[in-house]
This record gives sequence, C-alpha cells and structure tokens, in this order.
Amino acid sequence: MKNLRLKAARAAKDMSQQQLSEAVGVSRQTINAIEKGDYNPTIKLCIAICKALDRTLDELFWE
Amino acid sequence: MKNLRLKAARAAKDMSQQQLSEAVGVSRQTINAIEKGDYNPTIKLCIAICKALDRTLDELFWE
DNA sequence: ACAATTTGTCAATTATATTTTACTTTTCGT
DNA sequence: ACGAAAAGTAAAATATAATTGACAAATTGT
Repeated sequence: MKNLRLKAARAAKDMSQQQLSEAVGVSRQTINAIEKGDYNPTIKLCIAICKALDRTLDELFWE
Repeated sequence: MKNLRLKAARAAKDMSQQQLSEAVGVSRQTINAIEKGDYNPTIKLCIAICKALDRTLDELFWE
C-alpha cells in the first residue's frame, strides 16, 4: 500500500526525496520506504514530514 | 509532554489502559508510556488507537 | 542520444519502539 | 479502613524503524 498522498504532496512542493529527507533529518531511503509503503514510521517523523509539506497527519497518513 | 488528549479520549470511552491495550494489540505499558509522553509510537499504532477511541490522528496526535 | 538527477532496491548495522516480568503507588467502591 | 482494580515506573530482552553504502533503473533537461 503505497503512500501516494505523500508522494503527491512532495511533488506539489517540488521537492525530491533527498530534499525532503534533509528537511526532516532522516535518510533518503527512509522517505523512499515510507512512500513505497513497506513500513511504519514513528509519529514524530510523520509530524515532521507533515510540517515540511504544510499538511496535517489526517491529510497524509489517515486511511 | 504528556498526551492528555489521549487520556481524556480514553476516559470518555470509559476504558482502562488495559482495555485499550487489548483492543489495540499492545502491552499496557506501551499505552501508559504513550500517555506519559516519553516516547514516540509508530503511526500504525496511533491509527489503531484512534480507531479504538473514535478519533482521528489530528485530534489525538497533532500538535 | 547523452549526462545528470531522481528513484527504487538490497544487505548489514545501529537506534529505538515494544514486550515481559515485576513491583509500588493511586484511585475507587463497599 | 480495607481490598481490588487501575495507573505509574523500571530493567532486561526482542522486534523493528532508521542508517549507511552501494548500485541499477527510471526520469528529466539539453
């Protein structure tokens, strides 16, 4: 189950996975894995991602 | 930084930490630690907690 | 078509979320 | 006041999130 909302929100900000990973302080592979959907980030990281992309938890991570 | 919204939402459902932990499939200590605020659950667990308490991520975990 | 950037993916390691057991302290009903 | 349930806390073990390095595949600009 890919997270396409995250991918789209990142695209809307014209950021690469690399740039988002730096903005948020994790590795690029972590962002890639989250978008790919094969794991389960911490809430703290989700919140950091939301802030970097000007979205809320519900918008990017609620099902 | 305690999570008082979580504590309140659980109280509103009249559930003990034990009952919530069982509803969600984790240990009681994990629920306790999240309410106490000294760590950082996974998004998957947060979503399960929200569903058990009929709340959304933004209501319980957004800052 | 070519070069450069971005993305996808893998294996090995490190950091940390979660479990288990166990004990103390609060809270609440009777 | 008493006992039982609920909540708070801690140490050690286990599961898994996240890192690092590296390389292939796909995308984008010129």
